[in-house]
Amino acid sequence: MKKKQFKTLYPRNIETVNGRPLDYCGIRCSMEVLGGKWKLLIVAELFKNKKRYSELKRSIPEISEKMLISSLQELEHHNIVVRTVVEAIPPQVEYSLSKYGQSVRPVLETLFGWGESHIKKHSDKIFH
Amino acid sequence: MKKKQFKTLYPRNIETVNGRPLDYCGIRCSMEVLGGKWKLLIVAELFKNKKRYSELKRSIPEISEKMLISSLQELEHHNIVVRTVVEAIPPQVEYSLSKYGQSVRPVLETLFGWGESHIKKHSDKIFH
DNA sequence: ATACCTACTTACTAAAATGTTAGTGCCCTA
DNA sequence: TAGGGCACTAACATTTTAGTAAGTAGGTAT
Repeated sequence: MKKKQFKTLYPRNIETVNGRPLDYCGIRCSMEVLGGKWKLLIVAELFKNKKRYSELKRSIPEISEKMLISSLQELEHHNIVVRTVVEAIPPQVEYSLSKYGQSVRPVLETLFGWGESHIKKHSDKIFH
Repeated sequence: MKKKQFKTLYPRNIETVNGRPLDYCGIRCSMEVLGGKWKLLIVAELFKNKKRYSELKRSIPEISEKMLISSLQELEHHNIVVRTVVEAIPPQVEYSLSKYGQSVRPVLETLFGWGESHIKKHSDKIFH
């Protein structure tokens, strides 16, 4: 078994922070950790409640198992979600937000809010 | 000349909004309009000041011309940036945030803030 | 005459992200 | 004993995104 490789955090050295405007690094870092098609949706689900793997699958039926598991693993790697194995038959694995994961809430809310109002603003164009 | 195709706004029909939790659509929409490697960085630059094409290029030297122009065009398409041609020699094209574009500020700030604090929190791990 | 400036466009390539399909081992139920 | 739920993993294919390199056209500076 080879170890999973996760992306290293942007930036790689402190000079990058000083050499570039900080916003550049901050935004990039957020995108690296929370970006991608599914991660924030998973986090949103976990804000509602901790969920088992199969419950998450049912909550977000469009996601493939590969993306679900790899997103969860990356989020766990970044200490945003916590994976708990419950000894039971059949096996149960629970995913929940870590304390640190709670800090993602404002990101989620702002993005959700902006997108929602964007949809409303343009709903006439979309739905003619 | 064929017309540029821009992604249609998520979701495509109103049922999707009702059929899924709203956060799903809101987040997806935000990602569709503001996502990608460069768009938010460009918007961040334009929050500092309106800038000419070549100034943007200098501000974000890592970006390729292709990505710069296509990001700008998509942002213009979504009415977030405004493109103004200044009749002059050599030609000048100014890009600035639209009024609507100003509404992106909280998104930018939250993402920047979270990423920045994430970098700080993990700076020991990154830079040991 | 040559090179460079401006703001782009086009064609092509490479890399990254995501999707598909099948399979694992354990146990349970019909 | 056949099939299904559970929580995954692995190999491979496809799609999406981003990067590279060259070209355009009018003008200026050397």
